[in-house]
Amino acid sequence: MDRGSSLSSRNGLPVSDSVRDVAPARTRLTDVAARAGVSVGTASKALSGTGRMRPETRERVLDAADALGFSPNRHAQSLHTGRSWTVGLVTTDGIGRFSTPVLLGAEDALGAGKISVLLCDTRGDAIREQHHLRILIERRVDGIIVTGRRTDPRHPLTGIGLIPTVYAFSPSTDPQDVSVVSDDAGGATLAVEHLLGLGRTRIAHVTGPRHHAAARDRAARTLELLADAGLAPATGRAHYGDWSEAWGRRAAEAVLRATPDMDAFFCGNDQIARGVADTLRERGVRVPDDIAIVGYDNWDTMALAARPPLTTIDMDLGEIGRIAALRLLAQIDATTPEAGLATVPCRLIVRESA
Amino acid sequence: MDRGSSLSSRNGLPVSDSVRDVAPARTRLTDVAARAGVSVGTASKALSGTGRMRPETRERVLDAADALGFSPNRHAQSLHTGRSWTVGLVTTDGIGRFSTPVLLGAEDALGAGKISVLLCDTRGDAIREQHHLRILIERRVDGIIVTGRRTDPRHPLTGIGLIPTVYAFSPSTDPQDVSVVSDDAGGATLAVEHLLGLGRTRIAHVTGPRHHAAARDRAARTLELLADAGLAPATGRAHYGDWSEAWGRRAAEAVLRATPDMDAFFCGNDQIARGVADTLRERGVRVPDDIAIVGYDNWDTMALAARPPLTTIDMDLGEIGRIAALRLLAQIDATTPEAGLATVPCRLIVRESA
DNA sequence: GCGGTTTGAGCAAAGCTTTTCTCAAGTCAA
DNA sequence: TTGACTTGAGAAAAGCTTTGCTCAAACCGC
Repeated sequence: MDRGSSLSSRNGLPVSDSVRDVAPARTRLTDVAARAGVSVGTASKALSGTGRMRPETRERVLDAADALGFSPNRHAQSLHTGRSWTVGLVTTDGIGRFSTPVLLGAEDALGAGKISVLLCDTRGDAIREQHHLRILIERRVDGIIVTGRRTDPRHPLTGIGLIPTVYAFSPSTDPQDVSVVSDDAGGATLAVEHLLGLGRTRIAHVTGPRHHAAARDRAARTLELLADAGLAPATGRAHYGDWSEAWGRRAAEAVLRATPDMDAFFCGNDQIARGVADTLRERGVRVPDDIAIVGYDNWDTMALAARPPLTTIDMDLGEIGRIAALRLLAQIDATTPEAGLATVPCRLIVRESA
Repeated sequence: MDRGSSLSSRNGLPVSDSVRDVAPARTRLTDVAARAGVSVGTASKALSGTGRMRPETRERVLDAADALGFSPNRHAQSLHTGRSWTVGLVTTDGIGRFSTPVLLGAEDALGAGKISVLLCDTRGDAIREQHHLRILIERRVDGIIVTGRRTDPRHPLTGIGLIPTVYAFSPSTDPQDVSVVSDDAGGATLAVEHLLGLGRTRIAHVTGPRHHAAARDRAARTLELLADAGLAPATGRAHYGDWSEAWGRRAAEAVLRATPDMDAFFCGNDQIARGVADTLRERGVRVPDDIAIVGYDNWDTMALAARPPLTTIDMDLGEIGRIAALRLLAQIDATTPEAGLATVPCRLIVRESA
């Protein structure tokens, strides 16, 4: 970067050794002001719409900026105002099925407010997380959104000083922090009440690992609702396994063997549900006539490809991201310091399986 | 933001109306210098490792920075150096199955070079794309990586001046641009040669829409290789449809009806392959004994859940992202202006289906 | 025609760091 | 002891924009 030669080109003089002038100088506010015949201060006010001036003057500045293709230097602005109009989005798992929609929802809400998203993937590594946080601090981000793959509470970010932070999908263990989560109990309620409404009474619950809060929470609510209705789960208990189709298939076999007269499965996710559906199909069980199935997640690839397409619960992840972003903006503007947990309701998506 | 009161707190004086001092002033290089008893210039040199000074002095500055929790203001640095240490990642589809691994690969390579990623999702909307580009320009990004969901060439970005740009996965239509793409022909070659090596000779090709370059390219290469081996495709032609399991199931039925003695399917993606596998399974056809199946994409959710697990082609999307990032860095440093197309080879993943 | 407003625009400081120059003090050899 | 270097550190400019303050000119009513 030869500042000298680019300076001469700025003046409009022909640069003889133009080869060296690889990076042509961007036009600055000074250039715009000069072309419009005003001072930089006036030019700044004209472009930002602030200050008072003859409409004609403002027009001249705008024209000049246009003609020169002027684009304000955000670094200079940020340096002056102290705001970077940037938020960091820290995702602890490598941007998976859950964090992506959250991320998009957040970007959507932030983009509307002229805020950009700096992406930080920690891959679950504490060192990497700390590294990214340092960078975010150096870049003076206005706020941070933390998201992850699990609904289990995570330890809060450390060493970020007073930077506003919101936890999305994976809440913080600190109740003082702002967290936005999915209403797992509500989702289970939608599913179970739907099945009860269809007249099903011998319902089995097959879900993921017991050490996942998502599995536990949904199972607990399911059993609770059944008990409220004077029912017991088909097999007397919830079935914990992993989140895979293979587990769904195995569990379906086991449940059918134990209680052949059961009439519905509520599954902890769509993969398990699809595994169940495959097994029922192979056994010639009619879905939903003989046995109904409700999944969870509304993961289209699974839910739509299953035979029959799955009735399932949608967590509205985009909405979680959007609300997290809005909460963050509120925190940044410090208008409303509403801390604590926000819960986003689920939606029941009815297809053919129940 | 009351600059006045925060200034007084900077001086270490107790601030009486501390309530107003919501955002405590960050410590600046000035503060570090003062504490270390040196000038800002010296402090800067000490922290950056440049300049010459007594080791003792440097140590004093480092200690002071540590004690004050100093974190340099990147905006000020960028303003001075003209580099933002940021690249924009423009993705034209809403961060899908293909762009995510590319994105992660790129972030990985860039992060190592202290460069952060600014995420821009255009959702396929030209207006939104232009909007994001303007923002990237204002933020003075050092470069841009463009990625998308399709392998079809896309029109180059416009209005970004001389900002270094690399197209990943979705190449630019302009051959002067730097693009990094997957070797579709190579992927098809791996698949077909694997099947030929297994002694299969009556191979059917079922793939996605004809207007997708990925489908056309793989099909063309497949037919070419079969012809080279003195063979014709089982049904005499490639079968174009969509990328779904449903299409895979339908196509399998049709192919089996037309040529019951065929012995292998090469499918344009894993979803189609899974559809094919499901149909074969239901018809009691043994896979791979009777008929072998090779998929494409190595999408674990599909490939591993299929019965049997799918042999498939992995495009190494992370590598595409990494190479794109490296190419971008080279372009930024202007050391090697190697323009043109880079092709990333695929890998054959052998599982049970072939 | 005169004092008091309003209006339009410029000046200059501030925001934080890097880097080039300059300069004083110390070192070494003759 | 003196002159030529070397070393360590400071002063100041540059990078670009925003904004509070100042000031001159035009305008108003009387």
